[in-house]
Amino acid sequence: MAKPEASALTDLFDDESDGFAVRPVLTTAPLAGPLSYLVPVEMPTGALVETPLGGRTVTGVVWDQDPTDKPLDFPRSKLKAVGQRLDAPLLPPALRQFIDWTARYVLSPPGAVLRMALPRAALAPPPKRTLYRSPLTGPNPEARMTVARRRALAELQDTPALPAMEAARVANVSPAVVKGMAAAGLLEAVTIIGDAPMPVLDPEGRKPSLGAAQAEAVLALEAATRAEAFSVTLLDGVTGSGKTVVYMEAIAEALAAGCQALCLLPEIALTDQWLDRFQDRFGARPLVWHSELSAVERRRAWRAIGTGEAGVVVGARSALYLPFPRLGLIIVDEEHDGAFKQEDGVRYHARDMAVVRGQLEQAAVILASATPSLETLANVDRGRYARLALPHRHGGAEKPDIGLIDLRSQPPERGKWLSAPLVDAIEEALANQKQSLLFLNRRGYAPLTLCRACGERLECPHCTAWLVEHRLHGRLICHHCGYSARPPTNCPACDAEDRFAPSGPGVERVAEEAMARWPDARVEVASSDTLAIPQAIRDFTQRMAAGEIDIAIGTQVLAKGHHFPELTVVGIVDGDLGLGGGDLRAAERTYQLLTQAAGRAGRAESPGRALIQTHQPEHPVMQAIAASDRDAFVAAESATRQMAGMPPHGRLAAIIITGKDFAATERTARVTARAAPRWEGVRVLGPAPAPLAQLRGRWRFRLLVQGRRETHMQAYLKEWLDPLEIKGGVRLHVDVDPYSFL
DNA sequence: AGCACGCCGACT
DNA sequence: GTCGGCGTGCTC
Repeated sequence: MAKPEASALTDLFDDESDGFAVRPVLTTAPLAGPLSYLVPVEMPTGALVETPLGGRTVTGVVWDQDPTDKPLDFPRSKLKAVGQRLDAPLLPPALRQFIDWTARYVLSPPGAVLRMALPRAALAPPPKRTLYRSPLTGPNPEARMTVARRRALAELQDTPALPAMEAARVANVSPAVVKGMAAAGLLEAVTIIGDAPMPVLDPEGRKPSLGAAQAEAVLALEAATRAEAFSVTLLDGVTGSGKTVVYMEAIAEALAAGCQALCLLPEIALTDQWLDRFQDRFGARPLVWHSELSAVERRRAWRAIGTGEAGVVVGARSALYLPFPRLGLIIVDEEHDGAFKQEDGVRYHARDMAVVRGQLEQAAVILASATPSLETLANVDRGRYARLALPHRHGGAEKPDIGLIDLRSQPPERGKWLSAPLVDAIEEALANQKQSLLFLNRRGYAPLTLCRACGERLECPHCTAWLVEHRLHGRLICHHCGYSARPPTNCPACDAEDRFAPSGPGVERVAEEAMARWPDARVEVASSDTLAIPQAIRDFTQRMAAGEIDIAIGTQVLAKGHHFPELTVVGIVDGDLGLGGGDLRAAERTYQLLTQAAGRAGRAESPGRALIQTHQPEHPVMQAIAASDRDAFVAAESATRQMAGMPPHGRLAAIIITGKDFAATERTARVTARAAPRWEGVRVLGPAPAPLAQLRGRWRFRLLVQGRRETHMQAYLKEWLDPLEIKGGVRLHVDVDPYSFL
């Protein structure tokens, strides 16, 4: 769109006689808000446009006029005109509101939130695809004929043009045959520009058989979905009670009503079994959205969602910002999972923001978990969320029997990590040809390496963190910044040669112990190091399900979601990990993780046993887990939080101040703290050096703001931080509702 | 986020 | 003598 002639320009704000109106345009630059541009009058709100900004061109969206905005304080003639409109669906109004809402809540620039919602690849030019069909003029009579070719010709006679893979499947030949036939003139290759079509989902599909509690929950969720009004329902079901089956019926209901449905999962790498079940139910796979998609897949997905062609999307937290034009249902599975909190850039919690989007879309929201967060349970108590319980395991499988092993009275041998009762249980499982799973949330061989001569501990040069030995890679690795180095032979402090000793267990070390103790058993390690790609997770899961592994030793990648019928012993190597320490949610996380890990055992006919090694068997968290008494745990933990004024009974915000220069960073942190406004019911703690005092070479100080539940935390933070001038290479970040305290 | 403008180290 | 490091400031 060309800028109007200078002579036609006017400084009257409302004049549109030149065909342009003054409109706010939100760009992907992280500015405080939208900027004013000249926009052709016929261009609708929500249109994507090339937008000139400071000598370059960025993507912008024609934004909604905020009635509280003051009129422009500089002349209309100085405004730039937007450029070309982009070939893309309009950004729907509810998404625009949602972007503004998120920005106000997490105190990020709206442009930064828009950038999450507009992945670059979504706007890339459409891909070229080659399709194959039988030639309109008939096959080349000169071409050499084979059995496969003849069959392919017959099968593809009346099909529309298909991609090579599809055509090969239909004709029951390899894709190479299809391409060879095209080269020989037996098939015609057509080049198409555009995105591949979406598979069609069938809401009727194969309906599941349901137990009584499931059937009741399905009815309630179907009604909530059909209402096409905002509602939040906690689907509260023990591990193995069939939550997925239940909420998939709500998805069917949304589809039948002509609405789109979104399901958020905490870790997209673990969706394989989920996708199989979905395909089983609906006859095709849903659209998957996560960070590993290729540019072409991303573009296709984004557009199919924006046009409404995609009915169901399953994805990681970022899927929440996709441009659904008629979203009727949002599901957050494993809603308690910390992976829903984004910890850098725009720091939002996808579960909380899902509820907000549901409200803006007038959609039903389902939060599913076997161990719901205290936040969600508090909302149930306050009557804001409905609750549906699935109290029993589906198919009659027994609950695992959970036992605590007191490491004080039954310690493992020196240099070993498995106590006698756990060893006995595994031996029994081996004798009965059953499987065991040892769970330890520590990657690598040993979390700490120290020098026996001088006591020096090997530390990351960029972070305040130990280097973790990984024998698999033969390296020392920092789990915070990724720094990696060959293990030195000499101590960097005292130069003693070969005096290093590994300290503490990681999964590799426990595997070493298991292999030494049971040389005939098939032992395998499952961590993000050995299962880096989805294919590896799939392989591992299949080998485990097929009984090709006797003892699996894994980190939290193993804690959730999987169904291993022959697994009868789950051992928690260090049940105390995460308890204690200054982390608000440590007890809750430990409870959730241990409950989930213990829940892996005995899902089928074979009853399971979970054994938790701990130094504090009397700790209320341990007692609650052993008794499978969630209510007791929640009551105790909630009371503790209430006393301390902590979430969900109070509000928190963290302010993180970082810089390369220690003194300048510390000074900024102190000055910032001193500027804190005094508000009734608000406390500011700090500044304190962050537990990770140095990360990626930057020093870190933290302030913690604690308010009452009714405190308007955003207003407080704006009053405090807006007037501050931060300089000297120091940066300040705000984290509203922080999850990590590092 | 980019990109430009502006002052201090190693090189065609 | 310059090329370039990233600190700081600005974008309708």
